[in-house]
Amino acid sequence: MKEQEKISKEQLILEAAEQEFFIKGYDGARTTSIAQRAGVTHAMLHYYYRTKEQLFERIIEKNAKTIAETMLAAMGNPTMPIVERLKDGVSAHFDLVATNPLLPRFFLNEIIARPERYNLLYDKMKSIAGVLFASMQCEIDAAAKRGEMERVDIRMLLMSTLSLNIFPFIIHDFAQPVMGDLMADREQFIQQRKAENVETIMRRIKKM
Amino acid sequence: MKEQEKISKEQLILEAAEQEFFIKGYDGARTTSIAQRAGVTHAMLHYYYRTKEQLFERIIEKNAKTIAETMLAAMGNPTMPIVERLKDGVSAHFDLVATNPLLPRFFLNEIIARPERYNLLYDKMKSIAGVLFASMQCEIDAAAKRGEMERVDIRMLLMSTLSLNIFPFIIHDFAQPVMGDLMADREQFIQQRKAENVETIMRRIKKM
DNA sequence: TTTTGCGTTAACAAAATTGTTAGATAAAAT
DNA sequence: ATTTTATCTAACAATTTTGTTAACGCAAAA
Repeated sequence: MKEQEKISKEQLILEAAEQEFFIKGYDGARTTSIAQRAGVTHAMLHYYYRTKEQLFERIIEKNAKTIAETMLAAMGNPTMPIVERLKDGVSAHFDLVATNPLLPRFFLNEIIARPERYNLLYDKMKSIAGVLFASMQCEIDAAAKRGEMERVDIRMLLMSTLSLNIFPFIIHDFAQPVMGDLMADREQFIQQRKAENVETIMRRIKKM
Repeated sequence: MKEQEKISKEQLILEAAEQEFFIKGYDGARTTSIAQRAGVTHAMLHYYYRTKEQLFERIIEKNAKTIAETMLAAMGNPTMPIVERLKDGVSAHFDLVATNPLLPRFFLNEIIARPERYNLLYDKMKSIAGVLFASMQCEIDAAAKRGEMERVDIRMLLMSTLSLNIFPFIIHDFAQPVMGDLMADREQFIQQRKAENVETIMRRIKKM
């Protein structure tokens, strides 16, 4: 009967840690503050996770897959024709970011502050990206030749996609009070923003 | 004759602090590390600036004007016709960001971690933005009615502009090794990216 | 019932980080 | 030359943050 509470306490710390780390980063997070947030003494945190460092690792592990999936999503569904594939990429990437709105800023900050820590994930990305970029560029060039779309550099286009999809979530809290009613209803804003980004990218590749 | 060195030492600390704060943020920065970077003992840092907090304030003060100017720049030159004005806004904003590539991420992180600290700058922004948004929207609607451009929400368009202009600099170091030769020559990349962003926004508002 | 082991707490210890001070040194002023 | 002032250093002190431990309770197993 204590089994449920036990799981719950360990879990509570993990969830509190994620909140704290996502908002304040590794350096800004305080183990006591995490414990407080979770409603336990800070000795408990050390009991379950030993060190701040190890607790942090758990949070990274828990989110590494999401990070990788999100980036991949931006490349769209490879079975679709390239124009639809790009559109699908913007849309799918946006959805994943919207589901994990704090993750990109957190991850980018950590990787900038301590790049050496993420060599694993990083090297994998490089090799995957190289291949994917090449094949997508090839398809783009072919489609452009057929007059189906503008010829663009896939890397520039993906950079635009990531920018448009991620940045609004980074500035969300900052922008909200400035934007009048635009962001008052979160769900509605997210929906509008997604449409805006798809439209922006589609227009960018439209043959003119 | 020591006069030059004196200025230089105090100055060295300030510059080292800016580097450290910009990369690691307030919490990640270490006063000893700043001192080391500046080539002085950390007692010197306290001698000149008393506390880490006060040193940080100096960095904020030094950059507050740039932050405000950059945001304003995105709204373009008010004397121009709206379509050109928007184009000018993208371009001018990009240039300012490119000149201070670390500033946006730093500032956004700080304002997210400690929003209460920036109420002054923030309230000012809100009141200015409200007026500017309204007048620009008005011009856009008029131009749209004349068939000169697509009707768009100025707030969405500005959000896109900021996203496209700022985010590439946030991911710069992360993206560079992934992007093949695209970012090898920094100056060239910046120039290309600027053109890309202008093109993207111009296509977004083009009447179709 | 005793034992075993996990969960818990409070108090403590260690480490990391920031901040201070007394006095040395050099420069400037009188 | 002497006083005064600013700069600087090394050693130390304070504070903050992280991590440990000893003892206790309690539930389940033996």
